[in-house]
Amino acid sequence: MISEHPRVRFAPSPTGYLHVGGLRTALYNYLFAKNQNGKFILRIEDTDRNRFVEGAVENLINVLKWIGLDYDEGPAKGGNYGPYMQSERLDIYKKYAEELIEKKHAYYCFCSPERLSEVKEEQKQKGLQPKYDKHCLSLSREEIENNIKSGMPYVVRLNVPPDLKVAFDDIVRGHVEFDSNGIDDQVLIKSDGYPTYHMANVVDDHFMKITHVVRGEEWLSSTPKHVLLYDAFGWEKPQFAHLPLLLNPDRSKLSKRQGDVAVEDYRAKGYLKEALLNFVALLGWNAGDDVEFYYLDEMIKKFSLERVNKSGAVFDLAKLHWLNAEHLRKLPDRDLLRLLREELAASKFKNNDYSDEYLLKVITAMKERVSFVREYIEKSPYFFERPETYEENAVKKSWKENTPELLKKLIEAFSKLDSPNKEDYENVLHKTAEELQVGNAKLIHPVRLATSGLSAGPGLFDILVILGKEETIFRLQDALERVKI
RNA sequence: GGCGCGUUCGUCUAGUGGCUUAGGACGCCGCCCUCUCAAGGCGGAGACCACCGGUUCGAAUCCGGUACGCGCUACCA
Repeated sequence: MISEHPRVRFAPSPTGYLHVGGLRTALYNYLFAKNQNGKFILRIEDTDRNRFVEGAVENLINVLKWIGLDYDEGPAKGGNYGPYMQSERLDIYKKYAEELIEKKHAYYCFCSPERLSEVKEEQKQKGLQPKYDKHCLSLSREEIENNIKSGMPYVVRLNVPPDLKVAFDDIVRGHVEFDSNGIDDQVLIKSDGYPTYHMANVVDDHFMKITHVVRGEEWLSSTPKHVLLYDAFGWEKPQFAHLPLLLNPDRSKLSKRQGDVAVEDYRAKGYLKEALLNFVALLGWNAGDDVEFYYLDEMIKKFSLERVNKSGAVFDLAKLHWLNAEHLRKLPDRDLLRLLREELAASKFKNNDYSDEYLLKVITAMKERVSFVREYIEKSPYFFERPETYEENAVKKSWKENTPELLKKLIEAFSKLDSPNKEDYENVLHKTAEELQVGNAKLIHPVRLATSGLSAGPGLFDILVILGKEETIFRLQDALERVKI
């Protein structure tokens, strides 16, 4: 059954956004496909008309594109096994539902929602498991034809045989077994003519030649129904791999209420796609070594479904944050430059002109100090504007009675420099401190405060070089007037 | 309730019967570096491997039970 070129699919329903759990499922499918030299297919499971969301499919495709999980076949791209939107495959489901009815593996059901809930209620009171009572299974051919002719709404149900062990071997969970008596006669075709997930899923996976079904654990309990369907059709079953769930910090299933769940939310917050992918990959998988920092191509090389964990994983923002900083630091400068420019364009500095050379200097100075691109601006606004205020605590700490006097001497010394570099500033400052018989710190801290308005940042002399002599002197003089003890 | 799945530091995890006084990472704390903040280096606290029983010379690792958590139990996926 292990095909040489596996075909896997990511099959989300278009509910409006891509959930990070969905991203992880998509990623594992993608990694597995690429690792095995197989195909990664995108299929849209839009069989619930009540949950249809305008633009959701486009959005999904855009997010996948942004994050770099390129699919081989799917909507807007095509392929030999389309269409890849289930709403465009209704005829296929209908045809195969009829085949199942022919074979007595499925049957028409005309029961009203009212009768269904009555039956269920009765069973509950008797302490039985609520299950459809196969009432319509015994309808005669004439009754069925008359009902249909008279326009009575109906569904098609799977005829689950009693007393059957339904078993399968899951790649991550091993041997799993269910008793068919515990499986309801699942609706296959709804009264609106649309298939349910189970029907559409099995039919599509078969005709799209899917070899491995890699999906969330919430589907594990439904898998026996799918197994029954494959058997009823006489089709070869794919391999199953059920992934552990992503959890909230309180270990409940990851939900909107307790934080962001949409990939776009994280994107909007400034997380890099590299970090998101890296983070989510490690939630339930590791290569068995100590590597935690990954690029997509390395993950592809090392990924295997056999090394996927069984237990749910808490989505830990602190680690995502660290990975983001880590990826950001390792990003090539030209990428950082592009990202910084995007960030600037969306900031209050959008009308200012900065040369690549200037921004690259800022990047070099701040690289080790930021976790998000926006922090290049937030943590060092002084590279983009003169300080408006001076950090209060820092003033208290380093701006002394004699500071103005010392700074005046330093300004004088700086003025004499001719296009100074880092060492020139440093030497002059040291020399001035010596002449004034004070420690370097007595000058360094006030200068930092005067030029940046802050007490923390890159090395002072790096800042001065970036600002340039003229601006440095201006800011020093400006501070002389504006800093109040 | 029924069925299924799961349970190793706060979190992500390594571990597939002896190499384990249970390893790594994030976070936290301390030290070093140092003009500050980071980054980096070094170190520390943190897990009676859910619990009980069994198998074995030996168990986090195998078996059974219990507890707890989660999932499913829809004409939602």
